[in-house]
Formats: sequence, C-alpha cells, structure tokens
Amino acid sequence: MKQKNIYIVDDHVLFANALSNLVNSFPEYNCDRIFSNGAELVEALQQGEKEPDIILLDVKMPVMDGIATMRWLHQNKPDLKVLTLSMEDNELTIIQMIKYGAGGYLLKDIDPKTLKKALDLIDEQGYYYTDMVTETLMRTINGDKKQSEVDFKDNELRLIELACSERTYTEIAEEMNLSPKTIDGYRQAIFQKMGVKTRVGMVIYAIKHGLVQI
Amino acid sequence: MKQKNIYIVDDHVLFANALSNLVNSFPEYNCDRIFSNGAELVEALQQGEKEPDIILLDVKMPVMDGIATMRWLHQNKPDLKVLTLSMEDNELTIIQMIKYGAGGYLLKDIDPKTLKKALDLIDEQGYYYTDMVTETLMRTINGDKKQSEVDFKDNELRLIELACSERTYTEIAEEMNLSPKTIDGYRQAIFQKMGVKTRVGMVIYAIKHGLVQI
DNA sequence: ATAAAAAACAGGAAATTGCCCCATCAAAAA
DNA sequence: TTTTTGATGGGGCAATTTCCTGTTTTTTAT
Repeated sequence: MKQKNIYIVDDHVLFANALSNLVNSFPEYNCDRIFSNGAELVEALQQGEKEPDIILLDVKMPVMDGIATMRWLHQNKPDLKVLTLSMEDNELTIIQMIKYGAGGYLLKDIDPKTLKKALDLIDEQGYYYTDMVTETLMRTINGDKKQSEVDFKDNELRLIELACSERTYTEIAEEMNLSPKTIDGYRQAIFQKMGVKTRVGMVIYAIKHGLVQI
Repeated sequence: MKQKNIYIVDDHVLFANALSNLVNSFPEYNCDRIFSNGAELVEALQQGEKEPDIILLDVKMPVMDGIATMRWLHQNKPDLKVLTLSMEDNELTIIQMIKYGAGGYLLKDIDPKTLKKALDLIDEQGYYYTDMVTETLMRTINGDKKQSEVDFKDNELRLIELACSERTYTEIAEEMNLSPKTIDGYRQAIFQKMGVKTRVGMVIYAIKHGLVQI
C-alpha cells in the first residue's frame, strides 16, 4: 500500500505538530512537512519541491494567510488537493475558499474520524464538503447573501491585514519591501473598492467581511 | 519510571486529540482523558475521579470557559497544576488566569519542545512562566493597582463606540456636545487603559473585547 | 518588437491624529 | 477650611493620514 503524502500549513506550531502526529497515526497517510505560513509553502513549491497529495491549509495565518495562499494555489497549482481548516465558520471565507478551488472547509473542532473521512474522500474524488459548506453555498446561490463582489489583490489583502494593527504605513511599507508611496497607492485603491474614507473604516470593513481574523 | 497523567480540556476535538497524541509521544507523560469543556472536568472531579498530575486547559470554550474553570479549580482543587492554553496573548486573560493560580499561560503556537519543557517545569516547581507572562505581570504591577479591572466610564465608552466609525474626533466632539480638547483627553485616557497607541489599536481592542458590536 | 496596461514610485499639501504641558471650576475628601 | 480630585477645555507641535497631481518601471498582449 502506498501512503499518501500530506503537507500542513499552519502557524500554530503546537497544533501543526499535533495534527501531524494525528495524520501519521492513520496508516494510509503520512505528513511530510509543516509550513508555518503560506509564503513558505509557495516558496517550496516554486523551488520545484515534490508536491504532496493533499494540503491541510489553515485559514488564519500571518505573512500569507489561507485565502491568499489558496488563490496562489488556484492560479499556479490548480490540481493540488487542499483541505482548508478554520476556527470559525465565516461565510465569506468559506465562499472565497471554495471559489478558489479548495476541496473542503473543515472547522478545527471536528473529530479525528471526520478528518480521516475527509482525507479519504478528498483523495478519491477531490472534494469533501460538509453540510455547513453546502448549506452556505446554497444560500449564496439562492442570492440572499450580499457577496462582496469586490475582490482584492494579494498585495491589497496583505496591506489590509497589516493595517489592522498599530503599524504606520511606513512600517507596513518596510514589512512589504515596498515604497511608502506604493503603499499609499494600494491604500487609495482599497478605499475606493471598500467605499471608505479612513483607515478605521477600512479596518472595520475588513473585520466585518472576514478579510482579517481578530 | 512512573508516568505523569495529563488531562486535556478543549472543545476543539481535533486539536485536543492531536495534542493528546503529542503528549503521549513524550515517554514521561500520558494523557488519560479529554474533556470538551470545563463543566465536564468539574463534574468528573466532583465525582471523585482520580486527579491528574497536570491539566492542559483551553481558555476559550463554550459552556464553561477557561477562566470560570480556573476559578473553580482555584477554590476547590488549589493543588492541581494547570497549564492554560490560548490563541491570543490577551493581557487581561493572562492576569486573571495567573491570579486564579494557573501555573502557566502558553500560546497555542508554541512548539512541542517548549510544551515538553513547560510540562517538565510545571511538574517540578509548579509553574512555568514565559517571558510574555512575566512581562505582562511587570507592566501590570508597574502600571497601577486597579489595572486588572479595566473599566471605562460612560463617556469613554461613548467615544469608543463613535470612534469605531469614519467620524473625525471633531465630529465626535460635536455629537457628544463637548470640546474637541475634552475628547482628546478621553482618548488619551482610553489609550492608556487599553495599552494602545493609535485609533486603529483602540478600534481593534474594542471589537475584540466586545465593547462595540459590528 | 512595440503598444498598452499594470504596478511601483514621487512631490506636495491639507486634514487628522497623537502628545506634550497647562488652566479653570466644582465637587469631594482631608 | 484647605486640599485633592476629576471633569472640562486650551495652545502648540510633530507625526501620520489622506488626497491630489504626476513619472518611471515592469508586465502583458498583439
């Protein structure tokens, strides 16, 4: 029997390691590597490292969060199977993740049996949608939800996340290795898309729409 | 060699199980039982069940959360050694937990080695305080005596609420029929109490602590 | 290879925020 | 009564944010 390789992407080292142990306790699966954020995963894949059979991707992470990572994977490695893991059942996040090709969206409070089942099904058929996810999708399709049709670019999302802190824009620019003036340009674009006039407005919009987790 | 028994209290089944696996991977420790909230633990202890050597207690749980559980343990089983686990380094939570006799406060993103070390030290000397905890305690002591009870005055709460919007402070002053300078005074007091440096910091603190609904 | 589009960057200026130290006045405490 | 405290308001100033106007560089498409 050939084992399936699993990558875990999660900034909570303890959880990631523990999850890795759990995965390895299933004889059919083997957790190869743990990444503490999306950027590390992306870098590894770009270096041409061996690709896993399934990725377990945390939604909330620093540096490059789950949504940004999922978007990158969708564009660059559309065939990779990904199970996203989250603490909360944030409707917008679910929709975005599925839209970007995630094969499933699990809450972190599922039990090991369900995880096993999800791994099995995603391996076989490429997806495993819980009732929660299908319900959300149904509601969305039936149009009763005000899906924010705005979508932000990776850099914009990154700025939004960093702006939800006490950093100044100059500090954010340093962190993103860009000129403060570029950041200012992103900021204006974001304000425009969100329809806000101040940084506080941006922060509240971001939190309301699940663009950042606090 | 006699193994030390560990109880885990966490509502995230996946995390709890994974953590349990991790603990069991240390030869010196053995995780006996997992409880999904504080109430279950309390009930078990009241029934006279065997007491563990160390409890790993999650802070954020439904039914009976970590703080409530810690308080009960402090009153009823003061000798039990407890390590609290949390996602965030919330200053107030840290203080309360330590006040109620928690032997340590770990973020969930620590690595397994640190967990092992924490277990060892808490077993030996009854406590393991990270730099984060000691720093917080220092700040609290050096700050002022009633720091543990951060309560905001009505006017401050009103300002906090109005500040969670795109209003300028001048507009807020008009809305509250006060001078902008008075508002500025409130703002400084709020910053002090919250330990923040910017309005964005205030907004995020307010949302995190449920001071405003968004 | 070249034109078009985008991303990155800049100068300048007004508005807002954040941070000092200080004044007044009334109520409470000593 | 005297002192202290707290709420209110002020002047001034530096840092930051916000909003314009652009130019240069890189990517993309034809």
